[in-house]
Amino acid sequence: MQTKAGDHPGDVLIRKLEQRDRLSEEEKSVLARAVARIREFAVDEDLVREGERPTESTLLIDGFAARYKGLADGRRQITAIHVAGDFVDLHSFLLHRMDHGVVALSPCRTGAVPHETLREITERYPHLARLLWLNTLIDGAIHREWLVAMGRRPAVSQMAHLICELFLRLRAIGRTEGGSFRLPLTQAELGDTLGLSTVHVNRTLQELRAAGLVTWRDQIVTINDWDGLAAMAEFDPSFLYLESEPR
Amino acid sequence: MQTKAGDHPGDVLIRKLEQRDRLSEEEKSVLARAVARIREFAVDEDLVREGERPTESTLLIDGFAARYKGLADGRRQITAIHVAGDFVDLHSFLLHRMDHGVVALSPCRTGAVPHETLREITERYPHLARLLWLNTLIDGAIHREWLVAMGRRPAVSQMAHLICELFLRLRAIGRTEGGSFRLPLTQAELGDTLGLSTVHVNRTLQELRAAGLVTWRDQIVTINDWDGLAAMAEFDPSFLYLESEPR
DNA sequence: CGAGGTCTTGAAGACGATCAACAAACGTGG
DNA sequence: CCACGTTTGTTGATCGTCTTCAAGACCTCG
Repeated sequence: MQTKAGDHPGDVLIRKLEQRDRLSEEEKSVLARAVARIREFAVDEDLVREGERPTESTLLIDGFAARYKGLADGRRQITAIHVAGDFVDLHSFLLHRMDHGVVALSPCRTGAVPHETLREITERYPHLARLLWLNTLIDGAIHREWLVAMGRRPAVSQMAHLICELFLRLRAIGRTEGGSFRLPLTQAELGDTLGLSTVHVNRTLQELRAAGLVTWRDQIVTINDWDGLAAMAEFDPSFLYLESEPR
Repeated sequence: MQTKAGDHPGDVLIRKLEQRDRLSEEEKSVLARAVARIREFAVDEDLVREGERPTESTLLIDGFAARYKGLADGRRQITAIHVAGDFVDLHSFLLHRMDHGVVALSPCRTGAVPHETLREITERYPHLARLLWLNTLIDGAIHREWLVAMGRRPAVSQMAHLICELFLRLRAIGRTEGGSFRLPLTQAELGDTLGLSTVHVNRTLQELRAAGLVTWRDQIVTINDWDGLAAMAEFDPSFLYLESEPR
């Protein structure tokens, strides 16, 4: 699902849904027309702000973004990491109000799908509606997996788990090369993701490196020992629901 | 939304969806017919097992239940607490495979909605489909709030937050009396929920009691100082999306 | 009455946070 | 092209929260 220069923005969405089920030609053409209003964001810019009431949902066409919630003291917790093809706020279609912000972790290109269009899809293309619904359900499954990691796993294991997850998600969209992938997160952002201090993130990464499991340099993560990493993380990929089935 | 003896099981579902939007008479009658096969579960029994592929979704009519994931060493993490009126596995309709189990925290009564029926609803009653979708989105919003609490808040604050959340959710279904509500969780289960050891749960509760915020005895939680508790939790109820709006 | 679950307490230790300082990399403007 | 400020990564030392282990009290229920 590598995005090419000439790609129509709707293609990103079509490929996204096709990961989980087959689409008819009519459905594809509906999706192709659904995505409009391409926008670009710089690093640290908000794609969507906490508390906002969007009238359209944002499809991440290229780049990395994160959902986050701010705390009173200025700290924050990242609750999801998004990659190309993800809908970062599809849920705002029905929730109306954003309970979190979405920030660009790298330069981002996005498309917009008006809520009006989403509503029409639910009215006239129930199969597409189910696939969109499915995508929000997978977000929820990932949330749950993160809860387990934060609640019950030590930092190394949690970190290993995140790396395994991102590797599989990025491979599914053709953004890996062998055991490597680009991940433009600072250690501070990693800390906000895992609920750790920046210092501890640094030491945890050193531990993974020392164990020969992972190399992480210049935003390139390389998994040197998948089995070892997955074992350390107790990683079971089923929560990602990567298989295609009729829905 | 107190469940009465003579209640039709479908009424629980109708009231659930009516919390968030108005329903037509036709929609209500569809929902009334959707819920079948009443079942009873004892404490610690699984309503749904991890890895299962249900052909129906389970509506909790009465009692408390928890979603959980087991770890290799036998420990577990609870990722959601469900109260009367909640769909504990609506997501299995589209995800197909359960990525977690659901266990009864108290004796439970449940109804079943066949996935076939849910599919028909998506085909013929898009507005109902949106409201069902909405309910899974609110689950996700709660997951995110828990992630923030686990990642960035100390144990007392996290505990306070959970109590605030459950109070509002239970009040919305008429299961509170003044500042009190029944919550049949052991301290061990609370630990599995918050990602804490049982010992620390105990000491954290003592702290809340000593601060005059909460009393918790014989499964009855009493909030003695809502403002103090909410302040300690930095509690903002907006993530519960308790308001009714056209969807 | 005994057995098992739940709650409580104490003591010791581990994991991760915080504070502080410095090194390295990067972008920007002069 | 270099100088400089800022961001990011790294290290050491200390501190605190929470865990683990162990034991005893309390309670419920057969």
